Amino acid sequence: MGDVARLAGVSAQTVSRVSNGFPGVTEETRRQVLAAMRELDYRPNSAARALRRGEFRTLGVITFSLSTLGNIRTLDAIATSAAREGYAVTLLPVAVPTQDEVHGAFSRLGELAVDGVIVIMEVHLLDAATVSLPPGMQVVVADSDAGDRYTVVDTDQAGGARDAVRHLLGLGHRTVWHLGGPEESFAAQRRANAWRATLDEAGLLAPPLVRGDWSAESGYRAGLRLAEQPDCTAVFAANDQMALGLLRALDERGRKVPDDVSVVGFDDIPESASFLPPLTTVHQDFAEVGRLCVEGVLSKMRQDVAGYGTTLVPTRLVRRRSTAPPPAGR
Amino acid sequence: MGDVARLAGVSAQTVSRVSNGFPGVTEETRRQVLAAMRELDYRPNSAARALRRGEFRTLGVITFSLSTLGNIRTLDAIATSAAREGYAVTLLPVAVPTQDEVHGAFSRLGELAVDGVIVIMEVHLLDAATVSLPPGMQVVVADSDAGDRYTVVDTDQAGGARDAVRHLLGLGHRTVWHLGGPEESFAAQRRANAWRATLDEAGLLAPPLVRGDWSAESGYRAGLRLAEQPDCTAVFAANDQMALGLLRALDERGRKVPDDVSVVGFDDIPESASFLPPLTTVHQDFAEVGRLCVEGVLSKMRQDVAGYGTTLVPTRLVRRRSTAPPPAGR
DNA sequence: TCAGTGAATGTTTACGTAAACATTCACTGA
DNA sequence: TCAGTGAATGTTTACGTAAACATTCACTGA
Repeated sequence: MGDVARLAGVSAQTVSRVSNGFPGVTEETRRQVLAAMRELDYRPNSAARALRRGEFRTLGVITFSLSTLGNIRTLDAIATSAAREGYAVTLLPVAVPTQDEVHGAFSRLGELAVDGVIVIMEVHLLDAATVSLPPGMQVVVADSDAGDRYTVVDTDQAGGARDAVRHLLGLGHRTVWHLGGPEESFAAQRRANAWRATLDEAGLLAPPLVRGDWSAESGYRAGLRLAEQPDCTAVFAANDQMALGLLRALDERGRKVPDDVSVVGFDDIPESASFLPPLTTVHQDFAEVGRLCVEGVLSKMRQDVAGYGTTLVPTRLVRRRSTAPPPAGR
Repeated sequence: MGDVARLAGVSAQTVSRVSNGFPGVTEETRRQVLAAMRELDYRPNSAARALRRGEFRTLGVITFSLSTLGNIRTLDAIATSAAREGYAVTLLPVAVPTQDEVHGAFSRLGELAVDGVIVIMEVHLLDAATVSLPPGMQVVVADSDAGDRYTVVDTDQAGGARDAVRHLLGLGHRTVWHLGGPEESFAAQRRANAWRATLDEAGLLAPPLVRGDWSAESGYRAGLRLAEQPDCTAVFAANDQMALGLLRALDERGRKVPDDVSVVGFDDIPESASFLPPLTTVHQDFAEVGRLCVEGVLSKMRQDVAGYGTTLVPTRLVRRRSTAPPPAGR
């Protein structure tokens, strides 16, 4: 910075002013400084900046190693939104999803060059963790139900599930079966609960819940069982992969989709438009979740709020060819 | 640090020594300092450290927004390996894959708190970019063929394709068809070239190349055409998604896999073991690619080497039920 | 004419750390 | 006994920046 100042014939402080876009610098001075910067290939030292300013302009993202598609797309959106706000994103991977590991990630936080944190993870692990956050470190959690202890941004799982079930009921189906996700998953729980609640509201009895583990293979196995139920004309699958397996099982058993059975998925993964038949599904806006996470931490940082609560991102039902009215006479 | 020193009754320098694990501190002094650190919840300021040391202990990863599964798993491995080496990972997303964007990412690098860079991206975009890297900034590129200009770590695409083709020839097939990836992709190019070369070596004529765009849907469409070729008994698909579409097309057309047609994929995505039938495919070791990227930048940083060259990560053929000898009489 | 004003620019200083050098002090061995 | 040695610890200083305060100087208006 001193070299630039010398070459431009000004003081270092003026270089700093130009470098930070502060007002009160003559157009001509500014041009000379910029020229000197280019000449010397000057780049501000971010360590010194951070030290002086007391902030790093960096957000940390704690994730249980990039596992699900949703997490990844949320992370992508976080990185993009953060960049737009002039923040960098540092990854804090947690290899094994244990209390200790999560706890460790949180305590390493203090030494890391990070101003705020976004956690993308099933939140079970945050429960008992006696997390000692560095003072002033703000946290936002994506995709969890810890709204009573953290600021949470989540997809409106319940709303999406409700839309899926209502869509099928609206087509005239007597009831809707559910191919649910694993018991431990909060997202799966909420989708299943909303499915049951929506049937209740309509005065309908929920058929027995069939569970998978999110994988296409588990959807296929569950599908073989569902295909044996003659009165099953509509299935809401808790994600698209399981719906894919279900489609294949129904096809193998000679039950046509959507003529005999209607199927709705959840997620709207890119492939779902190419399934046979193209899948009606609940679109999740991961980009918006990521954006709101960034917005959330930044505003908490700026106002230094300690609050909590949940922001829900609405879903959108995408109607494709896998749903239709039930076969005549049912 | 001063507070800790006062509380422990030592100098700040001794605190620094304990904090960095330097030798020459009595066990008793060390214990007192550690106690004082805990008491005051002291955490070293990473900005000041970076300023003083002249390094950030951070690697930057430039990716064209987290698109493909391979990129994501590579990124995951990079983050994990970096953490093991005491390095953090900062994400530098490039929203649009244009020269300008990539160039921009590279020049922002100078201001970023980053000691080295890993690029995960098709490398077309690096070609013409007049990249002005900050002095001393080392770069490693994953998954590209720019070995003459950068240090590159890549999966052994050619070796994997060769193994796939040889496996099919070894089973007795007269020739092997190829369902290739998009023309612009370097990975697709290398897989297709190796397919052709392996047939050449065996003195066989390569059937016409059928192209998809990596998606299952494109594999399905290509599969419908391949199903019309009565002499097609073995297909090597350039990725597992296209193989999935291919399987479905063959099934629809009544051609049994593996009885009538053998199919090999590439990637070994988790689902491929659950395809119908389970898919023989080429396993890519993304974790190893990521690890080698980190190792590569770090060693270049330490020795300040300016060299380039390519490190290939071997693949492994995973034999499942989608491949078998050709039907009798063929 | 000249005190007063305010924009443009300069000078001093501290952010928290660790390298380089300095000092202390117990112990060794002639 | 005491110079010599080396481990343990302390003091001084600089890393590059930007906030706080200081100075310069052209211009205004009574």
